[in-house]
Amino acid sequence: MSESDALSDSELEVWRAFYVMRRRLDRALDLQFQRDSGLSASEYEVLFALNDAPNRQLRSRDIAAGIGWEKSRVSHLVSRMERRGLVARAECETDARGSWIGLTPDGRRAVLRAIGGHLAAVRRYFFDALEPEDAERLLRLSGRVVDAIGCAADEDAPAGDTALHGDAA
Amino acid sequence: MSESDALSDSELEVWRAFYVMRRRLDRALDLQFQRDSGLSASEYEVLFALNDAPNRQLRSRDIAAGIGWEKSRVSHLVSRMERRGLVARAECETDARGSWIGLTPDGRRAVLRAIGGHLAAVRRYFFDALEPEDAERLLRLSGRVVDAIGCAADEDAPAGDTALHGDAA
DNA sequence: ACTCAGTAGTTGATACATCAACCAATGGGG
DNA sequence: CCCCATTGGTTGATGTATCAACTACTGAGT
Repeated sequence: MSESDALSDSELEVWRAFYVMRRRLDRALDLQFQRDSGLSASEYEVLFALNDAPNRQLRSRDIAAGIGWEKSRVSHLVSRMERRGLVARAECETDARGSWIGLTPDGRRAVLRAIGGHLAAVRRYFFDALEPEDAERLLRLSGRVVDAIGCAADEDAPAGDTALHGDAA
Repeated sequence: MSESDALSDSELEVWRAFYVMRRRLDRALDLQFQRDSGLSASEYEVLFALNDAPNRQLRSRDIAAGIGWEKSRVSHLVSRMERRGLVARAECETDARGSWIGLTPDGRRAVLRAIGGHLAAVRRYFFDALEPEDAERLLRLSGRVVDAIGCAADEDAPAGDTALHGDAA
């Protein structure tokens, strides 16, 4: 990795603006979630995945692989959500190690209530600010950046975490 | 505030790709920091700001305003960094409430060591993956998104947090 | 000079993410 | 059949971010 290849002033400006935008966007969406549905963005991701799953339940490892999280993050978050009655754990018949994470009626209500507001916020905060060509460029740009990170990470740690490349929509 | 304005399939695709990219980028940069300099991204931000300040010291409120953080976040982080010997607090002569946060020799060494690797990572992970036109578009796009968020937030909370609009480079 | 609203900063509670260590069950190769 | 590396999941420690409550000080208006 070459040292001393600093960024130009204009690159620094772009990077700074992009950085601030990302932070503000995350924050705005978090606040919107909290205000409108009492969920955090992470909780929404889990509930959303469960809501789309057959029987409205998933194995913990499948949540982790689908969203690209560590298993321990899922476990902790599910514990908190279970305490709040949004999800429930159930034993797994076919594999005594595992357990199913299922959506409760409360959880289903919460996620259904949240979806509309979230999509509206994404439109309002993000897509409404885009010019037509921006979206397509951003799609390709995102792919290239993810590739660059994947390759760079592979150089350092040959055992790849390929699960993170998976789509999770 | 219109409800029921869902996103089209292609918009969802763009959003998902952009989302994954942001997460992976943050993660990659965090890992790079940790591996190369033992700092977190937050610690780097503080040390970097201090390193550029007159006398290599800043008031806590100025760190907060500059980076766009809450004062409590600064206080907690500075406490941890003080424990590790990266910064030191000193009394403020002109305002008995406040205190100066100053860079220690260790802190200065740490940030100098970190800067090169960080900029190289930003280049490698991000700018190398951009096409020439991307950068300029992204700059304008970021500004428009930040504006959209600012306006939207104002609708809900008329008392604006204008500090967050400030530049922090 | 006094009051008091606002400012500077700290602290504790809670939530969240990561890491490492752990336990229990699985299942393939000997 | 048994061993054992692997897998699925939990747990506790640590670091981190946010919020609300608090103390101490400041400075403007009277």
